Amino acid sequence: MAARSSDGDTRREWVPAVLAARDDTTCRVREVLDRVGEKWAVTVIAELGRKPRRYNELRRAIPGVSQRMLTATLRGLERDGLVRRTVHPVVPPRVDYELTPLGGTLLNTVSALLDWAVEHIDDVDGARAEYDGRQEVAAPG
Amino acid sequence: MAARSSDGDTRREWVPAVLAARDDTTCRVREVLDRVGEKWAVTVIAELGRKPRRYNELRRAIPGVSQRMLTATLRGLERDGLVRRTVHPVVPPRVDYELTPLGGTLLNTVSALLDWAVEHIDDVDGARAEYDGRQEVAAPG
DNA sequence: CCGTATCCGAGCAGATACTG
DNA sequence: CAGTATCTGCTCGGATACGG
Repeated sequence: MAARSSDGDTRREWVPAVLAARDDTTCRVREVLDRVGEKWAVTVIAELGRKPRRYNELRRAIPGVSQRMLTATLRGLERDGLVRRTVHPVVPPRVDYELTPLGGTLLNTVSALLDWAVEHIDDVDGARAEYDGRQEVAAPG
Repeated sequence: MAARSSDGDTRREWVPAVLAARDDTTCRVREVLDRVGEKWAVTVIAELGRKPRRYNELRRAIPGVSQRMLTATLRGLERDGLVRRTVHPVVPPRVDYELTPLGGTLLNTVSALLDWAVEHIDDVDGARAEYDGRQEVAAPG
């Protein structure tokens, strides 16, 4: 799904044909990017990747998430077929969440991005420090 | 950077240790996710991956982007060391943008995510249709 | 040509209170 | 336990106008 670069640029191997073509597919791809960019989506997927959880287990496992956002995130992921929600008709209520196979493949893919982040955090932080330093010199006081 | 799952879950192979540990690294990883989630960041990186561009070339290459957002996106990417900005002191002004090697590695990684999106768009759309169908049945008229 | 400054609306996201 | 409802601030992002 990616085309080989046809010009003389040798810094990279891949050009995502996806983003080069501005057809209907492009905007759908952006939806995936948007979801990955959502604040809690990847964290929830990662937690469910560790093991299936109940609602409040998940909540405790993810410090800082509000009830509202956890529910919204879960619903979105369920709608996209990434997470399965199972309600057990007992009292007190019990609802289990687990990754679907599709959700598992997404986690595998996102993990590569996470690994990139960990590997290059120092580079990024260094670049930021340098950039910010230049800005202060350019606009002092 | 990813640890093998230690429980009986066989649906997936990987658990990102990154998100399992809630240390300082975790929140920095989120910054990368946030950037990828930004509306124009990946598109800009992809365009610059095709070849270096001048500001207005880039603008024409990315329909729908406003001057404000293009500049903001470019500045953010430059600050993170993903894009290099070169000003040529001529009249009229000329400013070139290109991917740094670091930016190139990010594009390679993001491309995998894009490929996932293309490959599974039908699955996701199908899941959505089914989910929305169930909702309508549950809450008719 | 390459931006910056300002204004504004829409949607994301938190806190809180309430329900089956 | 597992949510829903409501209110509200905040940031993202578009349009427009102006500056170097």
